[in-house]
Amino acid sequence: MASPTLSDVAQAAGVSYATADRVVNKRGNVAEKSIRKVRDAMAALGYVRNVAAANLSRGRVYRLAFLIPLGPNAFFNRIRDHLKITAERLQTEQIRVEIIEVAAFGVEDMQAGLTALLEQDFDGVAIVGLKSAALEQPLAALRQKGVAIVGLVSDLPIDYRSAYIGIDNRVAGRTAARLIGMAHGGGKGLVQTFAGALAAHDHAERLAGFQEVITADFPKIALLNPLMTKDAAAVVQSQASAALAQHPDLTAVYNVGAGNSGLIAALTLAPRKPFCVVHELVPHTRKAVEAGHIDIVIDQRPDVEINRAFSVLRALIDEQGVPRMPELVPTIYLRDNLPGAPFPETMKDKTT
Amino acid sequence: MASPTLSDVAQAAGVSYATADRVVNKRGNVAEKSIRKVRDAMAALGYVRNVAAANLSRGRVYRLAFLIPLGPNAFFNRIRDHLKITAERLQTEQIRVEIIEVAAFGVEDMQAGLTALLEQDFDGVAIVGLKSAALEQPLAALRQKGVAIVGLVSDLPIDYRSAYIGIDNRVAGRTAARLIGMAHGGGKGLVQTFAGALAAHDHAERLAGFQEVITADFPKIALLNPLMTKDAAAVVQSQASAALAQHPDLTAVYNVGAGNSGLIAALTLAPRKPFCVVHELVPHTRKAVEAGHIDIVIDQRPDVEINRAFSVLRALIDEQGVPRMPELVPTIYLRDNLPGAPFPETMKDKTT
DNA sequence: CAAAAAATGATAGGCGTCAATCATTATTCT
DNA sequence: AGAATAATGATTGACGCCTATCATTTTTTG
Repeated sequence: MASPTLSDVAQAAGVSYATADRVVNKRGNVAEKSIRKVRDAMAALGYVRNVAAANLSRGRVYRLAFLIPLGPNAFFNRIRDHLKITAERLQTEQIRVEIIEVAAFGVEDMQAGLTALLEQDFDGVAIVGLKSAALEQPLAALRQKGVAIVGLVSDLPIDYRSAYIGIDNRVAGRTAARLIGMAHGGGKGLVQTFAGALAAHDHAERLAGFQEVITADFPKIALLNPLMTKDAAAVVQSQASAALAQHPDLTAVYNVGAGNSGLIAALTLAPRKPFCVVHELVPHTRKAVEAGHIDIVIDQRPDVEINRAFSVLRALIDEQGVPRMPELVPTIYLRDNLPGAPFPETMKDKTT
Repeated sequence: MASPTLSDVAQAAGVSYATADRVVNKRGNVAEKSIRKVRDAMAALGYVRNVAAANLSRGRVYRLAFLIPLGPNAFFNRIRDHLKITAERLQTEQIRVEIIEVAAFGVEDMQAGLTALLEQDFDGVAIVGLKSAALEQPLAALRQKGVAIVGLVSDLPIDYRSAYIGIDNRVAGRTAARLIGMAHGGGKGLVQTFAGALAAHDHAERLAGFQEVITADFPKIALLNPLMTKDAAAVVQSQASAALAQHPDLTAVYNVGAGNSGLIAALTLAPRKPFCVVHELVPHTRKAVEAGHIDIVIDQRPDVEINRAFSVLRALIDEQGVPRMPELVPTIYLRDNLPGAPFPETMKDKTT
């Protein structure tokens, strides 16, 4: 009943342990015939290699690095928190995690960070929310060295990473559009969108997806030109206030980027409240949902992403191929399914 | 730089390996003073036990059983599929999974299934979607034996399980209500709900949550009495058709239970299409979303639940306590964020 | 057919931990 | 103090696999 070991396989195949070992570890110098015998025996016995034993034997430790933009951004804080908790838990499995913080928008810093990675020998690297052509050089070098690379939250050039773990931002934008459209109940509408900058791929994609759906499926809803905010709360606030004042018939707002505290502030002051959709559940957006200023938060589930990053990195390092896992879907939060607080008080004032 | 071993700890603490071992494995017969010395040394060196080595040494294999209702139910099929895939992958980590199918609504079968578990010695059991007072006896016996028990998808009596992995159905119902409410854009409405049977806790909870939110926050929306369907598609279809005919002003329908193919059929035939919310993304509901017959699917993410079941069971068996993980949230699908193929191809396949 | 090359066998030490044994040393009790 | 008890030390053989070495056999080649 005990699991068969490699010795069992060797015996069943009628070869020595050494030969069986040569086969499973691809050491070469084995006759085709023997390879077949061993393979057959493995199949017959249902042999599965005991990775624990293997890793123990070869003294493997998984050395992983997470590159995360530095700064007070609430979303990245969330990532960092989850990362720390998970890393802690994975210590027992010989996984060592280093969190490397990189100045958010300085290309040189990123390059420096990546280059530094080359020195230390990591087995895998997850790169969070950094995208720049300037990264290609060091990424290529890392890859060359056999380091597993995954893009987290925002994708990397496809040639330089083995996997992307994050949501499809076009889908996220479309989702926002569908919800906003629905909330108009077939009526007319006017929507103001906000983005950090169109240079940011994810923002551009969200906006594109958003516009696609609105134009295609909700002809009665008009779109104002997106306002660029640099993801700065102050900018968002002033622009949002201006937009609210200028368009008394505004029915909805959608911010694809950050700086939501500004948006919330503007909405709090506004006499009417348009339907409001934003991204990422962080303390202040959460509060705003509870208060009724924000109707919907579309979230990436960084916790899920982090978990997945670990399993993918590990699989890549073990050369097992990326496990098949269902797609990551932008999660929709509204006041009733916020995690943590089961039952919010119901809204007294009715809106939309 | 290498991780400290227990020998290192012993040395640093100035005791023998044997004593250090007595401390970490709680074998007793150790002086307080020594315990302290060892603990301090562990902290100082940052010792973490190498579980791989430990499990190897004690020849541990995790023997897990999943009890799943038998039958052609699309949702349970989904669970089963994910389970198989995951189990396959976890073989390398000495996790052996047995899927035990139990006749869905036969209490005796369930009991028999559980009692059978007692004979074989499993380390952990996950019980999916079965709830009955008749289970208490065998559950208690299992627990007594030290088997870790988790409820999956639908909860077990709290005294007989160590964890529940599933969504909060009241939250799910509230979520549905909020979405339906939103979709009325502040206008009037009339909603028909469907449930399998109120005896099913999850159905009752969903309905309750749903009614809570509608009555509290959407006073212009009227609720018809829920129709009981026994989760049978044929019943759903006839009732839905009747309701649609009888209430020309019906604006929305919400089915908390199964039998959605009947609902879809009825909607397809209907001249007007009310806003439609159902549960669980399975092939036919998915198709209906794409076709525009269903507007929203609220899903449990069985894949996520399965994954979590494994980590929780493992943690329980290792006596590490249940890791803190973010709550499971009912996921909202609409036509724009439907996941691609349920099981995307592997991105890179290298057989070992 | 002998020599070279390729394949195979046999075996051993180590990875970190567990579990056990036996001998030795401290501590407590009468 | 001496005996009984508790605590500690020292050591060993698994567990399954990796890695390496060296001897032996088989196959290929000229």
